[in-house]
Amino acid sequence: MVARTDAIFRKLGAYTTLGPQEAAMLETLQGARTFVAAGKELIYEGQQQHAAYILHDGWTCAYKRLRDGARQIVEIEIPGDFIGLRSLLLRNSDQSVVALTNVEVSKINTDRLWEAFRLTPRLIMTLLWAASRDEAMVTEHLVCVGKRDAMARTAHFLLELGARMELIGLGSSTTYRCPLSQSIVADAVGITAIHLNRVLRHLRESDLLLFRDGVVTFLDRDRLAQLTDFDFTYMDHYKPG
Amino acid sequence: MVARTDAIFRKLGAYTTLGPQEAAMLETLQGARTFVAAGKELIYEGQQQHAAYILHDGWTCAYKRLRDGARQIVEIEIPGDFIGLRSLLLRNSDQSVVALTNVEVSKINTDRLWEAFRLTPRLIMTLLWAASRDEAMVTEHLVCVGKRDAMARTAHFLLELGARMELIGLGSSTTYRCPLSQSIVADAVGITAIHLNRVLRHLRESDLLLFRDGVVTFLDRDRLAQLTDFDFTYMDHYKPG
DNA sequence: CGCGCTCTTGACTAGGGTCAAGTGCAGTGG
DNA sequence: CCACTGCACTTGACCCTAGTCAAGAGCGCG
Repeated sequence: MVARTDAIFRKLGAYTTLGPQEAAMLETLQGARTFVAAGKELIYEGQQQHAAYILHDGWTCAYKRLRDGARQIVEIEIPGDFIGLRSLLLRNSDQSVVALTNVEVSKINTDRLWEAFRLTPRLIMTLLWAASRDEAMVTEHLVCVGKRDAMARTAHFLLELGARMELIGLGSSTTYRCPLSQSIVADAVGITAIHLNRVLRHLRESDLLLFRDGVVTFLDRDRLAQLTDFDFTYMDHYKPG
Repeated sequence: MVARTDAIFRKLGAYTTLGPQEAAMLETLQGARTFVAAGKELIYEGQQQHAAYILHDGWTCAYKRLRDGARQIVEIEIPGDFIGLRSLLLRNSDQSVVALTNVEVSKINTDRLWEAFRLTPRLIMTLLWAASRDEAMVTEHLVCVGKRDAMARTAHFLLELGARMELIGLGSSTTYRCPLSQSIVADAVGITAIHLNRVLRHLRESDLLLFRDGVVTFLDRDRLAQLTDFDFTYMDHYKPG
């Protein structure tokens, strides 16, 4: 039995409080926890009969690669997030997923998913909500890349990660641990690593945020949110009144 | 009763063939068909208790607006597509949807959706597949905007639309009707309308494609696909062997 | 010790944004 | 019939953001 302080429970708890039966089913849906080393691929683009996982510890990212070798990171996964859930029904996975740190995951038992539809529909609805929320983040990511400049994108990206880390109890409103290299962040926000470096310097010199030694520190989160037009709505963190 | 040549049936037919019971359920899930004039909003960002629709005729687009007024179009919907399905479970819609032409839609009866889970699970799975496929397109869209230059984005965008139009029987491999203005396409691919115009001229002068008078014509689709690294895989059109 | 990786900075370049002007309709109203 | 308006599209000139190329610093590792 896993403690209820587990990231996945914290995350789903932002939507609704799960009853003991639903919590038990969520456990039943998962296979044994396994460890994957940093750099290993969990899912690769084009893979057939791919699986979905729940990430319990560590960071992963979903990305697509172009023929010329360029890589666009679509999404960063942190503890409590699903991996590959979105494309479970597609015949070939449309993206790859790689472990960015050593991670701990559990495979989702998709056969029991249909059983869970009958027995604990509210749990399934919560899972669908979580999937929708992840989609909303991809959409916001698209807007970011399509319409904002490098600085706004970068700040927005780090603000969003911070809000997510705070939600699962791994960060505060001013700081969180972030094991991403600059080139990873650059591939996520769609600029070159070199330019990202210049942007980070600018943010630092403007006393807005620090990103050093694997730690992000917000020096003025309000001004950052203002600057980047950041809006927490799409993250849908707030329980219904 | 609606003919099986309806766009939604054609679209879902790319995944599986629906039985008569499932087809009937799909009809039951929909409310009466209604007409909406071009320019009207079907869903607006922040809206609560928003609905989902099936688009039967005409074009719509989903977009987000920034504070400075800039607009990023996330997705174009053509007949057979769902509108607002993705964010149905979110408390506030994360995006707006507007009719680009006069359209015909039917509202999805979400109450019956849960009933359908029990009675026709295969239909629900097909709907979830369609939603996943739409997600895959948003993801590909993100990659496009993040990593490709203006010409590749534009060509890719028009190729994708062409493939979708062909799927629902509204286009051939060389041409389709496209009621989008240049500024709409520009907002979708994340460049200015002025620059899009230059790109279209370039594509025309290179004998690659024409976009005039509401019609897209591919002059050399293979070279276009080559040029833009276009890959049909993510559209998942092919029935399992 | 050399190798590889991440990070950093500078100099130069180019893709695409901005500003401005003009064309060619379709619709409206005199 | 013709002015007037508004919108979509077109083109040119200029500029700025971000990419490219190049070089070097710091650090962990075999």
